[in-house]
Amino acid sequence: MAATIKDVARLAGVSQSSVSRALAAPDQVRPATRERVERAVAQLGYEPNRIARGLSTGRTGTIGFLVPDIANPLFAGIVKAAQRRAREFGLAVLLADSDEDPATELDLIRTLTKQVDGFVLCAPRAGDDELRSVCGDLPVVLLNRRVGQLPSIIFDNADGIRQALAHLAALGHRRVAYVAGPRTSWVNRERLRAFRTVAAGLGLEGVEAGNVSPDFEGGVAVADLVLAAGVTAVIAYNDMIGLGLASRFGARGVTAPGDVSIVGFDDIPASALVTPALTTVSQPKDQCGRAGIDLLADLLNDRDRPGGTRTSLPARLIVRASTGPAPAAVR
Amino acid sequence: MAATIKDVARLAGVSQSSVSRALAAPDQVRPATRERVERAVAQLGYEPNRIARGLSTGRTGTIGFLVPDIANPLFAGIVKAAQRRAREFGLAVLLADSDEDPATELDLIRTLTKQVDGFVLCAPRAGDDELRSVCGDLPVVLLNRRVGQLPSIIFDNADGIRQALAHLAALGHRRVAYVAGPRTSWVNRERLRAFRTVAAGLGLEGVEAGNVSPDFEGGVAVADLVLAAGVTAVIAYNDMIGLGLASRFGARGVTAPGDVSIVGFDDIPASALVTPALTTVSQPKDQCGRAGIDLLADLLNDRDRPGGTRTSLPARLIVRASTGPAPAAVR
DNA sequence: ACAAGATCTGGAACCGCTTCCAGGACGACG
DNA sequence: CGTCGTCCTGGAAGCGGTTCCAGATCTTGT
Repeated sequence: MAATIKDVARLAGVSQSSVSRALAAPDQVRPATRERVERAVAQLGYEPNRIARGLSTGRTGTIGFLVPDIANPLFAGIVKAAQRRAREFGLAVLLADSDEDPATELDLIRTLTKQVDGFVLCAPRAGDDELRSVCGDLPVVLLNRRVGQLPSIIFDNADGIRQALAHLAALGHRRVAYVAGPRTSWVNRERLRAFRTVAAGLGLEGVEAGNVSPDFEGGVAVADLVLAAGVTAVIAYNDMIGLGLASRFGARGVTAPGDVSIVGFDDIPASALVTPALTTVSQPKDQCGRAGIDLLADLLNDRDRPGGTRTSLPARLIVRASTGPAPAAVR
Repeated sequence: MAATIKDVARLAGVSQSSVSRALAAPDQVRPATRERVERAVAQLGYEPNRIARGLSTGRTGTIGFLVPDIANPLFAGIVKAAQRRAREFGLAVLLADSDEDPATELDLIRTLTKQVDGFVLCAPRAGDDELRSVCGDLPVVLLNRRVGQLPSIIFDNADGIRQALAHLAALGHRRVAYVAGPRTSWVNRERLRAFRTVAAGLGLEGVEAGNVSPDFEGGVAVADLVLAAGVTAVIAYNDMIGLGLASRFGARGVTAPGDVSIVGFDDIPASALVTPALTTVSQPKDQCGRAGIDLLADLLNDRDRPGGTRTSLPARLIVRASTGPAPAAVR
């Protein structure tokens, strides 16, 4: 049986309250008292019961972390960084995987909401209003998504698209496709929007395909359509779609980058390993995970943030082998 | 402010205890009472406070789930399945990522131990005794690891190795290397042991290399050594190492499967996408995650398991393009 | 040396729920 | 009709902390 605060109090010969104070606010007790308590604590190996503490303080020391798919390397990376940072704050991380389903997501949030101090919602799929209402007045930070003025950390999608399109334009491509991911994805909508404006600004013809599921099969499924659209380059919502495209293209004798250039998003490990290696827009997932926790921690201690509560992280185009000059015939 | 059990009691005109009973043991209250309670609950949108409940019952409804690296697709897959299953049991999952470090792992377990009902330790890196002692008398299930008689779910590593070696032997390979992963990995030791006995049984010459870190770089780093050993085939501790090997081999003009055959473990997504696609031993991660939660749930309700508490899941060799006949010269 | 103020301490209430215990209502049985 | 057993119910005592409040102790200034 673990030692309780009572045991410590008895052993130290002080009251429960003094023990509590000695631990929580050491400068409010006399040094002598503090020492006796510390000795007793050490002797008993006492550690406060977080549940009990939670009951009286209303704080659990736990945060909820929601992702659409933990098996997606992007989210896994973000979670990893976040979890490490959370540990530094003494926060435990309750993981929730929504399987890309908005309903599951809402449900998950609702059931977890009473056992956490706050939420980090990574790329939530639910609608703005639902999201706003479901988390009540719990501190929430959004990752990879922006909803009104809620605290959020996003990657600079528009700039990612801009870099990709500029790269393709410089290679002589004039007609470029964007293969859209899940309709419920805010990121997808952002990229699509950026695609439209930037393509127009660069004088490129923009073609849109999708929406497909954000995986290899999604890319395979939409590849023929993309080809039929007569583009010389395609930007995929994410790497897995890009890889799927490349695969189906290859099967039809269309090779990258000779016949068509492909750009992905996320820089998942596989992208660097395949042939041709996929050109992709990389996003600093570590930074994102860390920053998410930092922001939430500030919110929990209702500290104000000098820098404001909505951050944008830089994306960076990684040029690899899947992009090259536009075919001469079309040029 | 959320409704408490008192509010419900007042509205229903019964005592707190009756409300509690009506919810937890409906057959112990008169139907009439139950109904009044139910109505009040519905009207107030009451949901019991899990923290408070935890304090009096000593159960939190939360389990700890520890992995060495959530960014590893194998573990991510296991976690995903586990988390889904846990949800069906109404259990929340506290995620802990040890970064492959035994000390971190122990630390993580220790700090989480007081806020969870039980643990699922996936491929823990710590030593047997530490592991046994650190989780005290908390229910624990081990995944991908066996320690004494502790409840565990493992993949059949020996059979995986057997399938791989049999496959290679059938292709005419006589001298085969095993590239070992982390020394702290129990799985690695299992595979190594199986490698030795099975190779001997098949009349193959077994060469051992490693230990390397279980990633691409690890494979790259050890590739030259493997080549120098004059083998015609190599089994890697996992796919990432296998991929690293293939890459460095390629850079030296040694191609798979022409010059050397490569077999990996885990069947990560990248393995199917690279060229040549990696032959690998696939393990049912979904089943593993589910089974882990099922087992822990049984333990939590101290139900006895008819099937015993140590399960082994079948591995399956997926033959792809990285393995082929041994080079004629050597044959 | 004494009053006023600052500092420290212990007692007790409380967080929201579970559960033990004792007593009331009720039916059955002799 | 009294008694006993069963079934329900409410009261109250925890679970292990935090925190308010009042009183005790210690400074400090004069």
